[in-house]
Amino acid sequence: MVNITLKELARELGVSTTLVSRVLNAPLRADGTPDCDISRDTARRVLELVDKYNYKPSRMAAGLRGGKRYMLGVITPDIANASFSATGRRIEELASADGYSIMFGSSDERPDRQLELIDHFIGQKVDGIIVTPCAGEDRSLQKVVDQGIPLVLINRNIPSLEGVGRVLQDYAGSTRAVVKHLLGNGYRRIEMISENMDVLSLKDRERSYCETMIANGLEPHIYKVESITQEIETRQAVRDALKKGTEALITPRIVLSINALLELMNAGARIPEDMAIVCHDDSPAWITHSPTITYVSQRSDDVGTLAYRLLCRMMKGELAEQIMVPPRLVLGGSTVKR
Amino acid sequence: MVNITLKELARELGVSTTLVSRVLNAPLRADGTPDCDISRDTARRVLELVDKYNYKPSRMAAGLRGGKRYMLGVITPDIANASFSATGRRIEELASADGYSIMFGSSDERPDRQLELIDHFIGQKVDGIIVTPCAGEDRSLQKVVDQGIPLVLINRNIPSLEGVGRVLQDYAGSTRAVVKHLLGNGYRRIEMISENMDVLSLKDRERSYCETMIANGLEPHIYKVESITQEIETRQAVRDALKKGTEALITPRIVLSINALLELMNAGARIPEDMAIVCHDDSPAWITHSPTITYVSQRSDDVGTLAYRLLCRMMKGELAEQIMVPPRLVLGGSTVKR
DNA sequence: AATACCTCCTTTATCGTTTTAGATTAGATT
DNA sequence: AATCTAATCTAAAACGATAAAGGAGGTATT
Repeated sequence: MVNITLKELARELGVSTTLVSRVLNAPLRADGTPDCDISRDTARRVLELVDKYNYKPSRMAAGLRGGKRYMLGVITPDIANASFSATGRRIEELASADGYSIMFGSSDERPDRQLELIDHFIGQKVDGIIVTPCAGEDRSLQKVVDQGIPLVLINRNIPSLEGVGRVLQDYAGSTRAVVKHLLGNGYRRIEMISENMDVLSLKDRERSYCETMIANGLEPHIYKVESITQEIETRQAVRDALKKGTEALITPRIVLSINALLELMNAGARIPEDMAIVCHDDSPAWITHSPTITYVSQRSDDVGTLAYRLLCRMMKGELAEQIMVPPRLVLGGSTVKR
Repeated sequence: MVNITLKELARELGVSTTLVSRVLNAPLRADGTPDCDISRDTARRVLELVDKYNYKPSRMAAGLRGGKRYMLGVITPDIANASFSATGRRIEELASADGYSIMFGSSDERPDRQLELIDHFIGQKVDGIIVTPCAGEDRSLQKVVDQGIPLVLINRNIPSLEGVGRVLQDYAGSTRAVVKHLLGNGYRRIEMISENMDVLSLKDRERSYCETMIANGLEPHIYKVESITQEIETRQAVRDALKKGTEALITPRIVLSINALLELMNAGARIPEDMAIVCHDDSPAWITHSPTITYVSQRSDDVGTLAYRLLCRMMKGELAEQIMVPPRLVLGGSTVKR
């Protein structure tokens, strides 16, 4: 009932374990036979028995000895967040097809959790790691690089790290597109509600918003809310904006988007007549909301595909690359032409 | 830079590896010192050095020798689904605090994927498995039980399996509550749109709907849509229901809920005047939708907590239990009093 | 004085692989 | 006949931990 081992296979065949191992790990020739200095006949007998017993090598033992572990580590801030889970799902799907198992972890944006997870992963000798890093914890990632484990960063860049792959969203470009879209539809008094977080994606969006406004002769204004009191402050900001006659709001994080929407509903404001709004990140809510919401899609599954493929190349020894993914602006009824 | 090993620790201390291993694996006495036949003084020196080098035992090596693996396997049909990811997140959170790593996998409702994942998990010698099983694949789960690996089923029961833990939603009870809620609010012509799937939760909901309707002297009617053509058929069913003068729809799966809502919007139907609707499963869309949607919450994170705690007890050798979780009916504007 | 019995520690084997460094055999070459 | 070469195959060590069994040294018992 318990899985058969290499040793038992070898004994049944009357050969050494070395031979069996060689056959199984050899690269394949054009005709599908393993390319090692073992006779085709013996190799065939080995493969037949492997098949008969459905033998699966113990990845644990192989890993111990220094071989491939067939295991990847994936860290997201929160796997329960739709965007991260879509990315994770895609990575798992592709990796699984290649025989990898996936260890998942959520950092919850906490440096200590990220450190802990990375330590677990290194301890398990994973073959590669894909991580959406949280702010303020570069040391563990540096350790990953130092140990020669291929590492791909998703969405958030850490410029100081060398030799890591990156799959980054062009946040500045997408915010520029958002502002231009609003301008083109006749909106002028455009404000942003952002969060006081040390995360580059957010900084990029804020910077790009300000630059584009200024370049068009308009004055930017950002409400900065604190993470802890985010809900109350966001609602306060929305009320302020309504009172001031602001025409459009940009909410560059999904929690901000949802709370802003809730407060708009609560205040009885009509969208987009009293206030236009552009939300960020994907949510089933955007297309069922009335009116539908204009939003910036994260293309989360594409990001997963690109990150996995990049990691694969790096695990084969290729150099790390940086891939920029253009986000997609999905137009909805929350920002119609004025 | 690379992690220190037991052997190196032992050499530096001038003792055998066995001694160090014993100190580390011994149960603690009341005063916090390890309870093994090793002098307190030596034990203290060991622990000091362990601390100094931040030594972490290789779970892989320990696992190979037969020890605890500190690794759990979690399978959901789709980690990108909000309900499953909330459960998974909670499991990971709790497990991580106890020092476990988590291997995640999505079965995509495909028996072959589930089998593959289970095989991977067994190959990795996980200490326990939590799974929301897909239909028609009991063999691999039986194998888990046979190998003595503690197993907890979530949400979907497989009555034939013995010795497994279960955390189940009381689907029949929740559907009864839904129907009674609708009846209490004056609705009579209540229909269900369900999917032709061999999954007990769905069957329970269907059965309970029929029973409760009949018990109240009303005639039940279920539109059964095929999974493949679900979207088209659901929309068709909604149009039919509108034409027939149906008063309320129950959509017992989230995809059905979303497509039904989309078709109601598309047909210009007012909710709840032209059609009341009760959706299933949690979604941020329900509370931002206008009107807000009455739905049955899965209590996904509670399920995660309960499943993990049960698994822990089973890993300590306690007997498997079956836990019923009552779902929660969250009232919204989509089913107001008539 | 011989024996039993603690207390504290070590030797050795083992888990299931991979890898290094040969070993064996047969045929070809000198 | 001795040496070389190529083709196949193997023995043994290693990875990092754990467990079974046993040994050294001292104290207590007969």
